[in-house]
Amino acid sequence: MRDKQIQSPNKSTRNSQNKIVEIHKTNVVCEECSLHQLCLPQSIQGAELEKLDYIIKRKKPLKRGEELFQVNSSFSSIYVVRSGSLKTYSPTIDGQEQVIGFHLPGELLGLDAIAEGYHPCVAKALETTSVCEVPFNRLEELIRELPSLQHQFLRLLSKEIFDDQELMLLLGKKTAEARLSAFLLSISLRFKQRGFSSTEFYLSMSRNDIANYLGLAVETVSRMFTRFQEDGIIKAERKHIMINKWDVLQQLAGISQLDEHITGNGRNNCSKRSL
Amino acid sequence: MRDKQIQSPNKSTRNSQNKIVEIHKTNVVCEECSLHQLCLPQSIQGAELEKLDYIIKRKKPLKRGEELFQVNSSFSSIYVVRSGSLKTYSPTIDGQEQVIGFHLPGELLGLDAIAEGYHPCVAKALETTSVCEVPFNRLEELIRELPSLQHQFLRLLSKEIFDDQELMLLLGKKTAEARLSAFLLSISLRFKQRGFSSTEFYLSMSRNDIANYLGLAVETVSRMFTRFQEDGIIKAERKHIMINKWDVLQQLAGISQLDEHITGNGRNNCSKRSL
DNA sequence: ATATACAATTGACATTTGTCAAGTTTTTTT
DNA sequence: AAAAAAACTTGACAAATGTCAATTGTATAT
Repeated sequence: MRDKQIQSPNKSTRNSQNKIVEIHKTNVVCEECSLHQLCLPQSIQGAELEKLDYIIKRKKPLKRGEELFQVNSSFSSIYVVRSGSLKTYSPTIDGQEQVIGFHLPGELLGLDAIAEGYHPCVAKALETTSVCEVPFNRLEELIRELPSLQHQFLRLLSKEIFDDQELMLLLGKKTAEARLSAFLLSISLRFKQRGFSSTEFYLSMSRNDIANYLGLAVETVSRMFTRFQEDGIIKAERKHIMINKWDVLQQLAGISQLDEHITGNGRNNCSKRSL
Repeated sequence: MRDKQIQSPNKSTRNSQNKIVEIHKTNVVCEECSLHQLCLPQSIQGAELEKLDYIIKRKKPLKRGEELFQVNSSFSSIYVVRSGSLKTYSPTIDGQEQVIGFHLPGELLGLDAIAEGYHPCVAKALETTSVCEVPFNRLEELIRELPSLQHQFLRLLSKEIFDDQELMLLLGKKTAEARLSAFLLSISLRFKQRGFSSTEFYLSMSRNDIANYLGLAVETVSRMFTRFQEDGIIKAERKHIMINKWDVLQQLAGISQLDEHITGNGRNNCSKRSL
């Protein structure tokens, strides 16, 4: 909703930057933005859309390693990733990190902070990253004015709950093989939803982050990557990933845990390195 | 918000049952109800509270094993547990279950269905259970009218996201020992928040459900229970649980943010069976 | 460009957890 | 009350994953 067409010339005063330049910098158009759902479906248009657009701030891009917000920092805005990516994690007592999630272009950050009023985690850029900032109190006001926006925002929060639960399924059970499969599929789908390639993408997070996130040892993740490649399921050159056998990945992700007792042969018989 | 005092005599017409009887049946008073947060903080009072109270339906109690809603059933209401408990699970391809969560008195169900409009899971009573039903479209209307209710409800959804993330931390990493510890602590805390004992409670779900939920084999869960008892950490007589050494459980649970107050030495050094 | 630090991989081994199987207890049904 | 069915527990073993250690490869800084 930030970088829609020039059709709103009056907004150009908001930033020192030229609107045109902004568009150039934009890697994600509103059409593919998570928050877009806050606007579109009959909901907001014309003057109303401008209202929403008006409250959104632009933050200057973060470099790799820079933090969008720190843990326990007070909550005032939610954020949308415009380009790049971030991870959120909560620091543990012994100085470790516990990775909570990754945030790709078009996705939101900060929804978990509304309740308590402070961020329960750190958000750190995995690469050069730019975000939109949406001041929450102004958003709340706007929601009050625009019933359809209210509906959309509630849906959005619910979606987040739904997605988290799907991940809990993933993390709760599953072998290392299944976890990594599901992780790759998840990333792939998220890229697809934003209009990027679902079969070839750049994994900005380290193997360490992935392992941490999935509750595995780095070595295990590494070995899985190797095995998936040997089996021709994916091609992984460092962080550049190509998915060759989507269906096999799906089987490994979806079925392994659930179909442990399924037909005939033991579970990961065919999962081993047979393919 | 359902069973507050008799101060609203006009509502007695809503149910065939006598209000007095209802109070008798009630195991949870609004003070300890999750949805109570929708009402109280300066928010709703008097006539407004009545409005909220008015839209809430009472469902007749579910017996053990009965379902509150089925998977893919269309979403129209959210529910609050008044007494008893439920589990939510999603059926898997091979007819298995994948337990997603447990719902204790005062807790909500159905928030994950708002986005898509249908329930992504089954809700089944683990024991005799009664719930409040809150029709969502009417709630949305009310939210529109009452800004403070809007704020509260957004907080509530955020809280759910926050809680889910905490669980993801739990499930993502951790040994069986840590998982079960964290699970017990989580249940304990949730009882405490509702005003029940945090050191002695009834686990309405089977070991199987727990194992499924935590991504472990039943046998592993069983062994853990045994070990925790041998170590004097808990006393478990079937489903009746007593927590004797809260601090040890916290240590075993690891260092996720659940246990903010711990001053941790190494993780599961002492976790073995040394205590 | 070279040196350095960091990230990723690989192997050997120990530990944890799952699986299979049997047995016990509790709950439900008849 | 007896019988049957679940639910739970326990043991033995196999498989999966974590840990330790060494190596290679890649990115960063000088």
